[in-house]
Amino acid sequence: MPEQGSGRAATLEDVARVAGVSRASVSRVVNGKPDVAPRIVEVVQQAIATTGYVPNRAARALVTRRAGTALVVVSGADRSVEGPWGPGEVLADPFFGRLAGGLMSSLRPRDVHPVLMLALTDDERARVVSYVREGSADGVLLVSAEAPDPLPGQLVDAGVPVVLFSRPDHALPVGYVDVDNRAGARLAVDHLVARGCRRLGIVTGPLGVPGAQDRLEGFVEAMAAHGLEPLPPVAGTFSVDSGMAATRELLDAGVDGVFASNDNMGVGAVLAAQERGLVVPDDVAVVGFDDSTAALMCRPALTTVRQPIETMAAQMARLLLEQLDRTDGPVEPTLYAPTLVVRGSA
Amino acid sequence: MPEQGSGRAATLEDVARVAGVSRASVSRVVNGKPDVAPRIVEVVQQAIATTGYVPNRAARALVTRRAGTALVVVSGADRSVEGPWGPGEVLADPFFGRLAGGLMSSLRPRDVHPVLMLALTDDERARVVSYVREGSADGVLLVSAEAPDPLPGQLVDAGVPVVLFSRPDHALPVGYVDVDNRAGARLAVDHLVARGCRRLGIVTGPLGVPGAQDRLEGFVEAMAAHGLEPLPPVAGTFSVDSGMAATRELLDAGVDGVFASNDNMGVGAVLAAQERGLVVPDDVAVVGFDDSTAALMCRPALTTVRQPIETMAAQMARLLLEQLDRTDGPVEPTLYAPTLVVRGSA
DNA sequence: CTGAAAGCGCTTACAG
DNA sequence: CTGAAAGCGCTTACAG
Repeated sequence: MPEQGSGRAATLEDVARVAGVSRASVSRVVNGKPDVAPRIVEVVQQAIATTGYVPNRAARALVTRRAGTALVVVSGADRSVEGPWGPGEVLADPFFGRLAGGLMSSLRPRDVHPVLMLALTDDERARVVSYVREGSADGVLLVSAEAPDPLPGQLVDAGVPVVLFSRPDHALPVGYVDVDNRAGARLAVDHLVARGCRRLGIVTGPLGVPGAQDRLEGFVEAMAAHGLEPLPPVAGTFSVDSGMAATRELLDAGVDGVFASNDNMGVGAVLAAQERGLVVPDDVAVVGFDDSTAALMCRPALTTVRQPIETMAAQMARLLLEQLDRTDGPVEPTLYAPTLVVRGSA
Repeated sequence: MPEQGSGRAATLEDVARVAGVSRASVSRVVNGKPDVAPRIVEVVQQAIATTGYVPNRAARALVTRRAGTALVVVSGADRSVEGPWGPGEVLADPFFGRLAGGLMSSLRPRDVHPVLMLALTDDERARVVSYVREGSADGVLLVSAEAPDPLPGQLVDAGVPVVLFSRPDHALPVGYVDVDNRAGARLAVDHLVARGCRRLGIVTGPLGVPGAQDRLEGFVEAMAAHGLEPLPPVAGTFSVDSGMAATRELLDAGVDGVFASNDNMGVGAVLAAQERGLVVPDDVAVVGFDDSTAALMCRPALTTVRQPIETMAAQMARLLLEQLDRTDGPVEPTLYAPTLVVRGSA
């Protein structure tokens, strides 16, 4: 077996010598360039095999000015209080897991590797910008966990290629993918009303987050369309606990149908109802949002509005790669249609 | 503001010219080398500020032979059937989120960036090895999701620096960190017995996974120490569903105390008991393992054996960095003590 | 304490 | 279709 970490690794030079051709030729076959004589291709591949050659990425990046990596960052404003699970808590959100998986799947075939970074402080945000400027990554795939988030603006200002997951919190010339949040809320309301609920309430996400805002507006519109008066909305923070707390308020107000703006809070809604001895979905029906693994963590399992995350992640990757090729040109956002996944909670 | 993506980025050369010193001097102050005249430090920092200089990572890596990144990989055997959430499912495990967070926190101060990779197929495993051999990462931090896992052996054979989370499935000269799984199982059993349970059952993880095996053995030993006869163990796959299924069997056998080998299955145990109309913890008490966010997803919340993941992650990073400096020397594993987190389920 | 010079391992015009 | 040569942007002995 060639090159077992023994001695120094084989270089292009070594391969060229063994194959008896120039370094340029080796480079051409390694990179699959056209117009190379079959004879040369063969002898070079031979030499690569016997030397165990693997191209040095740094050397290649230095000349091509392409790192072959994308920075995947989860950002948000400073959270002074850290949860008991530390910074990992953001990553531990099942929703993020699904997104990360989708991103990885769509990046891999294009041969770009995802570097993970958290950007919750000014210092960390600065590091994100530096990382790209030093050429360590070709661009950024950003998902904001909170709003307002200064990072998208900083990235745009620095001329860093970036694609966001979900609409930025203020107008910005930047590409993003998003689900049609209003349509999703409508799906939830229609379903709840169809099964007989009349006193509907919403547990919203943090007010400043655009997606949360859109879901609230969609909820209100859908209610109006049904000629129904919604209970006053109650805000949560996308956590299970906040979902429970918010739902208790709705319960006090007499809800019989809860639309939670994400699955974690949907789980919280189910738990809150059950802690009052209520039966879900008979006494209170609950619909969540996302279709994350959290939806299966409660009984009855959560009926939820599914975002086509994997598709959206693939589109994010595509938009970023496009942006790298033609640095000019506008970046238009892409909106995806949500679907309803009916399970036991509504 | 300097260098806004306009024109080409400033290089060492540019800084040197502006500062009126040699490139070597600039390099020295950029890297904080000692023995540089204060006068030079000052003028260089000045020039860096006005040029907006950021070192090119590829150029640096080419000469230092250090990428400044570590590959974080989740590996396992091929799983022919993919879950409804695709490959993201592995990452969506709340346990992994906590680990990833810990790894990131401990890597950051050492200025190494985590590149994420999944290695579920032979092809992906080969890519992991290549990635390090091409110099894109300095080493690997590996967590196996399943056993048997060929990757640790392949990495060792290729001479790639690697540290594992948890004991490998067969003897290997490789560093790893692990929790004292037997002690953890003992903690669970002692607690269950202390609260009056006598007919204890265990939901194990997949048989081949060393940690699952250790927890089972610890469980059996602890039972023996109490002079108790355990119910026949039932195996799960670390998922909520498998925990439910396994627990139904234990319930049929008349358990009054369940030790689940991870929190996901612990949640499943609680759900299974409740679906039979049983009250947790009065009729059946449940103890999980890990202390992941899943533990809070059910009511009553899960009593669980906590692994000091953040500490373990930090140690993984430390072991890897040490290994990079002195490529020789043995790597001894580190074992951590688990603690019991008492919540409502037991 | 500082600078001139070599060299890290590639890719890419440019001739031929 | 192929090769000689320049150059990407750094770091690091080596002199001085």
